[in-house]
Amino acid sequence: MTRNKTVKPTQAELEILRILWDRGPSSVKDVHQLIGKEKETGYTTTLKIMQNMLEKSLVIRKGEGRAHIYHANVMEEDIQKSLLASFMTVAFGGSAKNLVMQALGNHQTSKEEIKEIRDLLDQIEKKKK
Amino acid sequence: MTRNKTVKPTQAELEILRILWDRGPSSVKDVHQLIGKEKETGYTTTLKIMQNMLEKSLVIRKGEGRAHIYHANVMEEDIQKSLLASFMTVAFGGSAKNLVMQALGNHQTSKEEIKEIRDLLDQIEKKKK
DNA sequence: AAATTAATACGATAATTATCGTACTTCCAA
DNA sequence: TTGGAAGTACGATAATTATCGTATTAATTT
Repeated sequence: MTRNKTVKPTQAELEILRILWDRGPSSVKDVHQLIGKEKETGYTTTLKIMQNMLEKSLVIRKGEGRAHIYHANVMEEDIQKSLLASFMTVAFGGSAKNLVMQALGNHQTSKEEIKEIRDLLDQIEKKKK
Repeated sequence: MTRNKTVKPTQAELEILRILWDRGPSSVKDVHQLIGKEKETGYTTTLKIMQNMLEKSLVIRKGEGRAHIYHANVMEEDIQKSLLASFMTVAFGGSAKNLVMQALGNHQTSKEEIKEIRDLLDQIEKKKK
């Protein structure tokens, strides 16, 4: 896993990274089948995007010969961090609070998750003193 | 203010909406000057984008003759809601918790804001019972 | 080994967005 | 009343991304 904060995956690339992050290393075929559940698109389209991602080092691949297996080459947290920063700036004028309120208000969150968030808030406040 | 959930502003359009939301109705000149502080770009570029936005009904404008004054024609909260939903899906695999933790972890939030978030969490939990 | 199958490579095209140059319009000031 | 300044309109081009068709390569089957 390489740290490279400057790379910004596109929408389509992010969909593929999501799959690689969630399921682990996968073939083009696997990825395409999963994407196919959401939208109709050609196999070579998926292939091409993954080749582009290789070019940009968003992924690496293993297995010469038959079929390539692609691995994410960027850390989920790093990408999230960088995407979130710019998203928060442009969509929420930089206000973490507004973003968080929206996120919590409009989507169901379990009791356990709420607890985790509370704990994090505790930690943040403790640091402030 | 029209509600139209299907429209998705582009990055550049969102920057302009941000200005209109924050400062209220503004001329192209005003907008361009503010954008100019961040990045170098031609006046007609800003103008054109705002004309495109008019086409898409993201803004309306008033004042015939001399200079047009542009007004946001979409509600900030509606756009945020729709953008956040897809952002959360693709970047955070749909996990509001992960997004919130990232947002809180990496950006400073004031005591008052933390309190507001706590209150919201209370409300959410109350509803769950 | 030839034929078939499964995959990749790669270039071309489409779609969308951003950028800008130039022509046109409107208003004001001398 | 005319000439310039300040603005808008609009088409062309660049840049980026997504899509796909076709050619090629590699492996498996018979």
